[in-house]
Amino acid sequence: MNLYKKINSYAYFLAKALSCITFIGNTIMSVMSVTKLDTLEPLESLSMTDRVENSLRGYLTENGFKPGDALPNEQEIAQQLNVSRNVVREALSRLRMLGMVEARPRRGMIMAQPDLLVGIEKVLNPALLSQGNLKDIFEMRLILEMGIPEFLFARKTEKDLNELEEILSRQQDAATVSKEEEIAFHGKLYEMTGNDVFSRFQTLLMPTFDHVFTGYYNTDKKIEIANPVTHHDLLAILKNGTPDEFRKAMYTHLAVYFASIL
Amino acid sequence: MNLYKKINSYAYFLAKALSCITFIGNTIMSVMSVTKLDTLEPLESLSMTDRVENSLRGYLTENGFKPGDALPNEQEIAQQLNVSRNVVREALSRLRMLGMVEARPRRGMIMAQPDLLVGIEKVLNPALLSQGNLKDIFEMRLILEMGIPEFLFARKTEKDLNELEEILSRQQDAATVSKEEEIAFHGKLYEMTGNDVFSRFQTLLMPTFDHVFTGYYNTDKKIEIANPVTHHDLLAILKNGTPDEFRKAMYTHLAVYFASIL
DNA sequence: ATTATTATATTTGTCCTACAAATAAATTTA
DNA sequence: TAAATTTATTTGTAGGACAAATATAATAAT
Repeated sequence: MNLYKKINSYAYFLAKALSCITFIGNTIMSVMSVTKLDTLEPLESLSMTDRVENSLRGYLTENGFKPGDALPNEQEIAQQLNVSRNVVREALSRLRMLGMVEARPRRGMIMAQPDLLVGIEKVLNPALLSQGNLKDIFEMRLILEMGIPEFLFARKTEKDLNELEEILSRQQDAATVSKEEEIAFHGKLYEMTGNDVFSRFQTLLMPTFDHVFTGYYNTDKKIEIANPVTHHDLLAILKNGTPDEFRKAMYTHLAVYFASIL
Repeated sequence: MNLYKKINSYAYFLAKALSCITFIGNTIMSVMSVTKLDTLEPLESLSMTDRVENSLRGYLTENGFKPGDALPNEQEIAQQLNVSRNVVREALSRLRMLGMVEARPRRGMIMAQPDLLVGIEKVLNPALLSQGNLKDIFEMRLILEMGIPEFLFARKTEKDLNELEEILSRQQDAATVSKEEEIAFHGKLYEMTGNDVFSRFQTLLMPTFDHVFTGYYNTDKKIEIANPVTHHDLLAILKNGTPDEFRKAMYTHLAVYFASIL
């Protein structure tokens, strides 16, 4: 079907007629908002690759492709969309990275199950993110940590509690908690929620959290020495307390962080 | 420098010697764990594009590229890594999608500020995700919603409360709450946290949440009619209550969801 | 007729060349 | 010195080519 081509063609001439979209060749270079020119939006340039990517994503979802279903081959897609195979491959390369499709060399491509967090994993680097994003991530850990008590108490097992005990027993000094010990303890808590996405997500956030706190909010790394609620306290409540008690303790445990932003 | 080539070459022959990695041409097709063959891991195939992508990401971060810094051009990168410009472009296409780099046509590429959530946005489609991921997302909304009270009370403004009031006033029937009204109210709460990443993230999760609940846990869409805690109740507490009270009310408000999983 | 072997077509991965178009830099002209 | 022109650079896009492995079809052998 030439529907795609036709629509693009219509959109092209319509846009040219309204002259609110600038082109380079067939490539839309910028879409300008006619109604509010004042807010000078960042130029949204859509290359052919961008458009093919969107087109493919729409095609795959709207046609109900399920994992394992075979995709049309690259040449067919290219002809259908009237672009070169290069452009199609660049778009498919993106979908492959996201895990949406899988290429079996010399056999064809199949639909796959996208990994929800792989896109974040590649980007979550403290050195790259904006200050705003870093601050938000910093805060998000606090939100997440305050949100899990119900799940912890509903799903905790003897095995989990023993592991936490063991993690604490490996702790060198009761007063100073190293970064690794901190991650080990809290990481185990996330794991105990039984929620894989949450666990991975939170673990991804940890380094950023640390980076933000030590870099921008406080230079003294031994701030936690005087922590009024230790990991031992938290574990004790997790054993014989309630979600509310645990949350209150966690708030105090993280008080120094809360204090720096709220 | 031919260092890259050299290292790859060494790794290649080492791997071949150990015969724990299978090749097709120069492409690593699968890396097999020698120690535990039993767990039959999914084949991890690394194409040239994958390797160039990793290589580029490492190069950009390790060399401290900041937003606005100019990248080497495609030809140079290709020569340096000893691959074709096509492969480099496929890798760069991925980085462009993630917002890590920006291409200014005919002038060169520059480092950009990656968008933390764009990778998730493209993939977060209920029809594509695995059951496991959907369940996890479903639960994550509950965690997040239980985690925000401290932020809400610390950052609420008169303007926010008035907006919530207005949202509720637009509500048709006090007994039945439509999906749109639900999203409007809770969406405003997320926005009130003052955390942009959180707000976007939570808003992304909403459709999936709804999809999971209506599709798998309950077919009766009017389940919330008998909700013991309404949006009005939540707003009242938000005005004159405490974070703890609000959280307790929120738990009851979401009780039907909690009941279906905990 | 069934099996084994061989040949063919298919398809991704990779490389190469080419050129348009716009910008930046260099050069020439006024 | 300033303006105009030319040149070089670089991404975006197109298209051709081929290796290698797989699936399919065709052929040969038992």
